[in-house]
Amino acid sequence: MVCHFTNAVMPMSSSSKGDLRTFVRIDFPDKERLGPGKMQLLEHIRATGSISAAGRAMDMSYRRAWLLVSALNTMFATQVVDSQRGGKQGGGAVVTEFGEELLRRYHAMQQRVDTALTSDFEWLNSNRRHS
Amino acid sequence: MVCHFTNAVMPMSSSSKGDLRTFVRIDFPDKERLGPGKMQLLEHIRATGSISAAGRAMDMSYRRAWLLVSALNTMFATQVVDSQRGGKQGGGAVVTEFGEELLRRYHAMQQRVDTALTSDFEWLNSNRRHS
DNA sequence: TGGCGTTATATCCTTAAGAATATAAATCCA
DNA sequence: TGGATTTATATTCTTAAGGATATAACGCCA
Repeated sequence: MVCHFTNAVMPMSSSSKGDLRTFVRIDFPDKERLGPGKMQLLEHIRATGSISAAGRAMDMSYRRAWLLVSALNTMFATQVVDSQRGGKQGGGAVVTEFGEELLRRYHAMQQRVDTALTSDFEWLNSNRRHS
Repeated sequence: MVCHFTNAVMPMSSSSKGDLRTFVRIDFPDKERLGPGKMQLLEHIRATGSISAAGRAMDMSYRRAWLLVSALNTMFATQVVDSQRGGKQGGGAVVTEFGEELLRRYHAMQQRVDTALTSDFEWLNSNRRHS
């Protein structure tokens, strides 16, 4: 499994120190990854009740959004997003309770990394070639 | 800046918990990244005194190895690898003192992440679809 | 001087990721 | 019944990353 902690300018919940922002990315042993993209998409799905609307909100093709959701659903033993087609609005998608827990976990990991690596990020930032 | 903590089967110094191994990857605001690939290459350069030998040891094309070293040298204010061509062995490369400190920092970050995210990795591992 | 091994590049090719597009399929509602 | 909207999926195209290859440049040494 692989886990990335990203520190960049991104419109995601993250704590900043100086001009740095951090977020988490995790890669599983095979090739599947779990990062801010899928988590943000998950939040948009929760907000809109639709994969396509969430994709549009992130300026992402529906195909890609659907692939991300599909990956999420296949990489965990429990369903992360439930979707249905047809019906009044043509269909929709909801984040499962497991998906909600995954989001909470993800944010908690973010917090833990922020605090654990504060000094490292400061060192990296002060030693990196700015601009 | 982006930081990845990767947990996968890889021949790198990393602590394992269960069948998981973690390592760190960092992405800077632009597009430059710092992860196990460059760090491992750095260790091979230290061991062999040569970019090409380090690349061969990692089964990596010289072009790629050189690009990674070039990226390392341009993303930090201080040189990470010093190289020279010509001479007895045809040339060579050495990891600078800053490069050594970078390696130490990287390993320290690995340690910190390992301890900070133990419970999260356990949760992810127990909830992921195995196989 | 010429050979050797390495750094330093450029050029071309292959491949994988994602965008664009198209089309079923489902289900409600007018 | 047909339209509207979304899920689900296939197909084609574009683009970016890396591999393969070639070639200078460099400086020791035989």
